[in-house]
Amino acid sequence: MSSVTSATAPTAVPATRMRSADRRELILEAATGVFGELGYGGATTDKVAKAAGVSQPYVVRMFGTKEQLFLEVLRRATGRLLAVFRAELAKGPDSLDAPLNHRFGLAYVELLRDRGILLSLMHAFVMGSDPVIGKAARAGWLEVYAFLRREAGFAPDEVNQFLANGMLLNTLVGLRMSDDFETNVDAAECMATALPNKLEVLLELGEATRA
Amino acid sequence: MSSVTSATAPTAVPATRMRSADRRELILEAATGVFGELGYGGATTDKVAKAAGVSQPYVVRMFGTKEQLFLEVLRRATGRLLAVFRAELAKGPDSLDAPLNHRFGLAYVELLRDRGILLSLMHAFVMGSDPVIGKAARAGWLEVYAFLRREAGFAPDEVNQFLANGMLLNTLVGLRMSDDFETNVDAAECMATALPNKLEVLLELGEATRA
DNA sequence: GTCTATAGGATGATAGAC
DNA sequence: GTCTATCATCCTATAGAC
Repeated sequence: MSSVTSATAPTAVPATRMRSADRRELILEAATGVFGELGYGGATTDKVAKAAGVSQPYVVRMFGTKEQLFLEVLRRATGRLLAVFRAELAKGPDSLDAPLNHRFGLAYVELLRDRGILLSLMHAFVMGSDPVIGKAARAGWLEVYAFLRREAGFAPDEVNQFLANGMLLNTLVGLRMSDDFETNVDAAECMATALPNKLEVLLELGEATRA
Repeated sequence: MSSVTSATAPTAVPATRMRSADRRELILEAATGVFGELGYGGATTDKVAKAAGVSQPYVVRMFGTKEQLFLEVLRRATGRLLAVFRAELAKGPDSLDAPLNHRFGLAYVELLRDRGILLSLMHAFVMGSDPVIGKAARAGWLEVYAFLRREAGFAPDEVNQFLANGMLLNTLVGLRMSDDFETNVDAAECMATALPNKLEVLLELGEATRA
C-alpha cells in the first residue's frame, strides 16, 4: 500500500481535481491492497479511502457500494492475471527448453510483487457461498481455466497441476510464510520446495514488507 | 451448520444447563461453520451465538474475545486435520498398492464433510499479515508440514505435491465450484481432474448444501 | 469532482440479574 | 452457567455544500 501515497497525477491536473478514470484506478489499486490484506469482511470503505487519499463518501459515491467495489477489484485482478499470461504467451509458443507452464509460473510469481492482486483473488475464492461475490469468483476462476485450457492449449492434467501449484504459492504468500523463513527449518524447506529458482522474488517481497 | 440445531446434550443435564466443556465444543462447532462461511471479518459473535443456540454475550464470556474464539477454532481445525491423518497412518505403513499420499488424500476429502473446518483454515491462511492470527496460522501450517515430513515420512517434493493438491481442493470447495458443475463444461472438467475418484463425495456435499 | 456532516444500523464487549 | 439490557464504537451510505 506504500505505492499509493503521494501518487503523481498521470496528467497535468491539479492534485485535488483529477480525471475520473485516473482516480478510479488509484482507488482500485488502494482497494486491492486493503481487501487483499483484510479480506472482504475486514476491509472498510474508510480504510480504502485513506489508502487512496480521498474521502470515504467519495469511494462509495464512485463505486456505489462496498460490494460493487470488491467486484471491480476482482475483475481487475482477474484481468491483470490474464494479461500477464497473454503477454507471456505472445512471446512464443510452448517449447522443450522453456515449457509454457514454467514460463507462466515465473510470470505468476512476478505478479506477486503486487501482492494485493492475488490475495484479493484468494479472499474471493473462499467466498463461494456469497450469492453475488461467489458467483463472480467462480466466473473469474473459469475464465482463467478456459484460457489455460484453450488459448494456452494445456491438457486437463497440466491445468490441474498448474493451478494446484498456484494455490499453494498463494497460500504461502497469504500466510506470510517468509516471516518464518530464517527461524524455522520447515518453513525454509517448504518455501524452497514450492519455489524452485523463484525464491529470491518472494524473499525480496518479504524484505520490502518489513522495510 | 444444520448439525448444530437441537443438539442432544451428551450427558443427562437439562438443556438449558450444560457442562461447560460440552457447551464449549458446541459453540466451537458452530463458530467453525460461521467463520468458514463468512471469514474472520465477516463473521460476528452474534451469528455464532445464534448458530449455537446461545446468547451473544455468553459466547464472548466463554472465549474472551472474537479473536480468541477464532484462535480456538483454528487450533481445533488443525487438531482435527492431524487426527484424521494420524488415524489413517495408524492403519498401516506406506505400500505400493495403497500409497500414503493417496490414502491421506481420501481422508482429506472425507474431512470436507465438515466443510467449515477446511474453510476456516483457508481463511486463516490468507490472514498472514495479522500479527496474532497470522502467527497462529503459520504455526498450524508448519505443524501439518512437520507431521507429513517426519511422522508420515514424506519427502519434500511429496509434501509439496500433496499440499498443492490440498490447496486446490480447498479452493474448489471455497468457490462452491460444484454449483456450476452441471451447467459449465470447464467447471465439470476442472473438478473431475482435481478429484479423480473422489468426485462423488464432493458432489454429495453440494447436494446436501442445496437441500 | 470532491469534501464535510451526519443519519441509521450493526457489532463487540460489559454489567448485572437469575 | 446463562440470560437481558445496554454502552460505545465503528461502518455504510446519503445529503448537500463548494
